[in-house]
Amino acid sequence: MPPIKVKMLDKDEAKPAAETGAKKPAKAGRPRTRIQREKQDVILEAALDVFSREGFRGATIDQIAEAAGMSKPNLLYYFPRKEEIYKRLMTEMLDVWLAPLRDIDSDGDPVPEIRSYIRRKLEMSRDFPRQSRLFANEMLQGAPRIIDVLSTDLKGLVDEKAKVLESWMERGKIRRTDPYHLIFSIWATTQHYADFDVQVRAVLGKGRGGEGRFEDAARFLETLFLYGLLPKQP
Amino acid sequence: MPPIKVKMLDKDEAKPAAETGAKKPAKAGRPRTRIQREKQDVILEAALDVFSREGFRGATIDQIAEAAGMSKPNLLYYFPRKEEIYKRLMTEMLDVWLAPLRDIDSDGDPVPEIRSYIRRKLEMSRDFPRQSRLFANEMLQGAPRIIDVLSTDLKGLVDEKAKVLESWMERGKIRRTDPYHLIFSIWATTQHYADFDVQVRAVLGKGRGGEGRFEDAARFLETLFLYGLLPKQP
DNA sequence: GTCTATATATTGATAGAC
DNA sequence: GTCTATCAATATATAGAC
Repeated sequence: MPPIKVKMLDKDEAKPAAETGAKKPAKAGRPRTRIQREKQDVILEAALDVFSREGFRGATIDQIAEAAGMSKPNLLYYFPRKEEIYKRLMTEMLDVWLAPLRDIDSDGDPVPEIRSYIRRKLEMSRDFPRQSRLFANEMLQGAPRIIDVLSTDLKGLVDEKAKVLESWMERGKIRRTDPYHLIFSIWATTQHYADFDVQVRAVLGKGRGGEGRFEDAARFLETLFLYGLLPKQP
Repeated sequence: MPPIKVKMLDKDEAKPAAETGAKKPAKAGRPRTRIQREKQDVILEAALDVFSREGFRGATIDQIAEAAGMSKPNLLYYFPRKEEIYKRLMTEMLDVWLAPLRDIDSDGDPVPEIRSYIRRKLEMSRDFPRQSRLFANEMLQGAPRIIDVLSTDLKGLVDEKAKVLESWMERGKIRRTDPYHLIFSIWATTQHYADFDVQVRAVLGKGRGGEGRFEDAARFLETLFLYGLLPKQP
């Protein structure tokens, strides 16, 4: 199970770095000094805020610069193009986002493996909701910037894990069902708590909309995926 | 079970319509002649395309006008403001979107009721994916334009249906679990096939990504919600 | 590295001829 | 009702002083 490296295509990546004069440090997208990396991190942090809320077109450099506490030209010194910031965020997000799926162990016990996958995904919705929304925003737009990654790297990873699930089904460890839609349903239910957070809070209200909602969700999802809705027959 | 009227607030709505000269027919947002309504429908159809993909800020009147096959000033003759188009779409969408939940019958048989709710929601994702994405886009932005509707009308409706589910649990018809998170999980799993359509297609590939995916999803979700993943014990 | 100033394009919206 | 022309505001991005 090699850790599939997910990385967005960059046209400038192909030619050797030495070729360009590279006055601007951010040109190659890789920071050279500590201070440069720190500044870039501040920008990326601010950009995540704005992009995850407004999408690529809806976000403006002004908003990002304001959130990062610097002027617009200053921001553009570190990332010469709006698209560069977005691409960096997408690449880093994809890498982190798929880690739980990669970590499903075909040699592990099926039920604990699935249970812990659900839990990890839910924790990511709790701890990194903006990354989830960034991804969701890209999806809603038709994934113009990562469609290639989806149909190659992601598809490959899901195919592999679907096979693992199927082997568990054949051995009678879990019910025989569609492994792809099983994965979709885990994605959907867990990411819902990040992407539709406002709605979840609004519906649960003051009482149950607090931080406890994630524990409630974890308990519910565990029960749903393991036992379904039918009561134990007497 | 009164059909809760979901309607977005409009500041201009309060004062009597007769007060204004109302040169522009679209000013009040209500078409007066057949031809006006048809033009507005063309615009709304085009706007749904653009808004559902780009979100409110990301969408431009230019794009909508182009998709509607008319000039920008001409479009603005029917809807004097970008926001008016968006609000109309949101109001109409919310009304349709919540119909399946409203229709859950407390006097019906629990299992068929839930099963048919899942099916109807999935069919809506299949037949009206853009409405789903429009809603999702608004959620990702923090629902700035419908947060009030969510915490009043929607919360009220969900509270009511949660009680229905709980009464079924108490009578032993379905497993005792959290009714709110049950509803969330049905929303999440069904809407996923509209909102993340690109991803679903990319992962399933040419073979299984065709129209049959909705039937596969329906079968899977039915099994998941009814029986869960654990195999029948021998 | 950071700033002010600005070039250039696009945006939402209006004016006014027809 | 529809068009061309256009305005004011905002957008991405650059120039050049410091």
